[in-house]
Amino acid sequence: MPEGHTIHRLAQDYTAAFARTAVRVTSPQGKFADSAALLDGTVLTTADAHGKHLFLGFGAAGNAAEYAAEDAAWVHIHLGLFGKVAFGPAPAPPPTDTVRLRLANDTSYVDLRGPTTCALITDPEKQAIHDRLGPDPLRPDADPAAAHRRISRSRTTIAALLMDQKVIAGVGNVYRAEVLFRHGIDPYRPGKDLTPAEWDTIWQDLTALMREGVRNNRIDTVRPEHTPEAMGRPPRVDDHGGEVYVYRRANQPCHLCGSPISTADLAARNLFWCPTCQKR
DNA sequence: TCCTTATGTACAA
DNA sequence: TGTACCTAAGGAC
Repeated sequence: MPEGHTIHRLAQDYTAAFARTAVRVTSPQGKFADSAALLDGTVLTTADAHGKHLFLGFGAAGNAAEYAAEDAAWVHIHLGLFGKVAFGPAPAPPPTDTVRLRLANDTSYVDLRGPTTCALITDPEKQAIHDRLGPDPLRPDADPAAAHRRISRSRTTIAALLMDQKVIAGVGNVYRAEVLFRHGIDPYRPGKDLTPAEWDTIWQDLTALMREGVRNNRIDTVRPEHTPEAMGRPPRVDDHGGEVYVYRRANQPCHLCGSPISTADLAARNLFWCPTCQKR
């Protein structure tokens, strides 16, 4: 599930369920057990997201104090490809042995499984992560011009640049494929051949799409005139959920022109595009 | 029950 | 460029 919209949604959900409460923190799987013991019983103060990175802030109360000179100990979470988070109401059921991190209070619990990163970090360490990430369309302070400066100087394909978290944070394989389709841009076009106007449009569109993604907790990218109802076509049958133009639609007809959707391997990820609608 | 796949990243060579 | 890592679901048998 994890592109940026998922992580921002998780930040909201962790906040709603746990902020300003003392939290029982455990690591049934064991890999985070020492840190969990330090945090156990402290107050979750805030949750923050930048791109695909999630940060849970714990206050200066209790055992975490030694990590909290500036008031915060942070749990840095990155879901990677397989990580999953599951919320539920109290009382929490017995955890399975894959739960890396469980938070629980009187009303809720949440389990984290399979993350690529789950680590206790300091405020300066958190700052260093922000510093190496590009602008995130879902953060109010994001500067799209910073991303364009890198793109406009690069011969790398726009498909690769959109996945580079140093260039733009939070875009993953689905949003990449879909935003390029929506603007008729061939994924192999070099970054430097993108016009400023095209970049501006892509950024605005990503902001809107990803905000909707946070709201609905899924990725939908088809315009109203291309929904299954509007076109009289069957809805998508896929574990993935949302309606899309090209992602995982290899060899199926393009919703706009009917051409079979193309697919290719690019840097060990699947790329999807319409060879007719998207231009170099 | 086994095999493949996945919305990701980091590190080695 | 290749490989390692982490988990669960779906499909093939």
